[in-house]
Amino acid sequence: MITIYDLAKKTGFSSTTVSKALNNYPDVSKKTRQAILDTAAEMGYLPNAHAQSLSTKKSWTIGVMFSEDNEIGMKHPFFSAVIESFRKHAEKEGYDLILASRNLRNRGSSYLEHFMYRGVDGIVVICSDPNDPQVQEMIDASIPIVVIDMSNQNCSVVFSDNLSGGELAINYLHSLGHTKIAHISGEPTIYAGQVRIQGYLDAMKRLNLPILDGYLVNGGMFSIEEGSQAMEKLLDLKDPPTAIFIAGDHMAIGAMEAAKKRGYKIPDDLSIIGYDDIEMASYVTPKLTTIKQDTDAIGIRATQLLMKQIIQKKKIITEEIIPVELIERESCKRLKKK
Amino acid sequence: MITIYDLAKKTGFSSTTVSKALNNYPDVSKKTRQAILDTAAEMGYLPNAHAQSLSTKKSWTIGVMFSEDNEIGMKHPFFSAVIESFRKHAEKEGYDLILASRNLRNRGSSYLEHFMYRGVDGIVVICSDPNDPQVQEMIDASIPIVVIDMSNQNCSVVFSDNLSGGELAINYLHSLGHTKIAHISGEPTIYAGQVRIQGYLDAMKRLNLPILDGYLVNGGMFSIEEGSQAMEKLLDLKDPPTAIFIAGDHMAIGAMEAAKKRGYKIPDDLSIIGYDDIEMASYVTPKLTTIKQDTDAIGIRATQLLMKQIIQKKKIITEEIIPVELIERESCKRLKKK
DNA sequence: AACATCAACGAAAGCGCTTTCGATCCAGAG
DNA sequence: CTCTGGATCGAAAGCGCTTTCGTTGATGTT
Repeated sequence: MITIYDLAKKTGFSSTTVSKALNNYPDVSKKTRQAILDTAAEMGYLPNAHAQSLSTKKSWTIGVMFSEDNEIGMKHPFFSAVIESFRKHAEKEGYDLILASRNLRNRGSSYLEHFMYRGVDGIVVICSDPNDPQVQEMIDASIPIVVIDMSNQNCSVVFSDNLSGGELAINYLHSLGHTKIAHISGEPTIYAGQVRIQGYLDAMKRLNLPILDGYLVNGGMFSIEEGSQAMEKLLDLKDPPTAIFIAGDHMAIGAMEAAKKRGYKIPDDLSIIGYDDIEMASYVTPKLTTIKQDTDAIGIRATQLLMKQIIQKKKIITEEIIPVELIERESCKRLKKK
Repeated sequence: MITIYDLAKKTGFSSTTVSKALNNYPDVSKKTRQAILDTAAEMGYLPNAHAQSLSTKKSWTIGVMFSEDNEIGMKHPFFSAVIESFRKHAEKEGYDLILASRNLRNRGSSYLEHFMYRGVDGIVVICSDPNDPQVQEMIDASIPIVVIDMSNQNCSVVFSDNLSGGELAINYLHSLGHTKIAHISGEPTIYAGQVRIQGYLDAMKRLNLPILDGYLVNGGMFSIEEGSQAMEKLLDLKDPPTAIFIAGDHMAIGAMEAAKKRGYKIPDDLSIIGYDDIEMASYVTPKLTTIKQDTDAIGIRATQLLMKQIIQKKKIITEEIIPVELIERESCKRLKKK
């Protein structure tokens, strides 16, 4: 490994001047700067990030934390899409992402501790339980942070407009003539789950639609499997719904499976609208009508918010709500008159 | 930020002893070690990773590089599953992952350079073009590396048994009575694409099956869209196949779409078998029969290989081939006699 | 000729930690 | 009582880089 001292020796300047040349300080002449740059290139010099960070207290890294409960980590298409967008934009600003564990060389430790240890310049946490103490701890710390897909009064957050997403769905279903509309919700302790329920409730009330007994069923952690189970419950009702708003595409797909297995035709017997617009949604049969979350915009906005905090060196508290969009495909149909 | 000097001052020992206590050196008495540990906990001491790395030349990070060509990055279910598995196991060993860009604060640079700059202890590259000079550069360097889903004579690689994957598929199709079997391949310059072609070719030869004109079509970068297009070509043939082995689930799904659009029934008119077993495969209609890659095993094996190299401080050159498995679902059917 | 100004460079301290190599002290050996 | 050896501890150098604060010499001013 070749250092600025090697460059100094070679060029005859001091290490100070070399460092300054490398960092575009104004008090080094064009000529010597060029000479230094040239021999740096020639000798294959590379700065040492650790030394730099140690000296400057800036690491040009940002830590990312995934939700833990649902074991899926980055396998979930929504999360991975958001992170990919975030990565792409953070990269442009010169930051690398570090996926940290809580495992400080086998002394267990918290995420915050781990991130502090790593000296990250900021943190992004994605889709978490709002009362996860780990997340709270990070939010309460003074380090720049942005959390995605969750609300909080004490930090920057960005999430989809879950409320109007629910409305969009319900209004659409209603416009197709449906009145008996059920909701398979996500876990209410998850922020997204809770707000989508609220959206459902609000829209139903505004439309003066009744919410029959058993029409609101908790689908849990958004998995396909749980979607199936929830659908079973709905179908067991004496007066089952004609349309269902489902808080996640995975659950919706599971639900469709279950319905088909029972002999229901979708969308003829049952209209279904999902949430997320994961890739799979376009390829199941029938193609899933859904509320699309703009993962790209979420990632971009999150990056901007984090950058701003890092630059200003102070937390900023704000909520960015990203609009959602109804994607009409094939899983909903006008209710046929009986 | 509190340092070992703070601990030293507080406990009355030297910073040397504090460091030794923290690192379990043998030449510090039980009593003082405990005292130091206690005040460390009490004062909320956290080591500084940068200082440690600078001093020890070990960073406890490993760099990950995704393939670039296909713009999908970590959005691809296969890659993200492998990386998730890798992450989980590397974490147990105390390593964090860093997703690096090539953008050294806006002086563009190579991945290798960036990883050197970051001082990673090892590199994992996943699914790449075998002749990407970036990858070659890393392989040729002396840093521990493991590459996934690609073959190479000069480093540790781990990939699925693509050859017998192809055979598995063809034999299965043949066992169902098919003889006119086509292959929609992945880009042959991608390792996985190329070997699956070979598997197809070998199996067909062994079975003494003819490969009719136009039966081998290049599906490109494994996307749904390209799968559709490839299928179109196949269907345009004067003598179209009755069964198709497709080198990736995404392509297979696209292909099914295209076939359906043309009025073909699957599996009645056309048997289709995919590759990967992505989540979506179980939920399209018909459910896709496919060759499952064991992403978990791949991640584990890759971790082990990398750890071994890091510990031994020398590259090890080896090929780990992970078995694949035929997952029988609904997209293939016995050929009906005419 | 004497002075102020400015451009270009370097000495040195500091970032937080590790590690080598002694130094010290005390128990037990001879 | 002297000597040896082991158990504890610390001084100091070093990891590679940044940054403050001077120093130097040249230029321009009166």
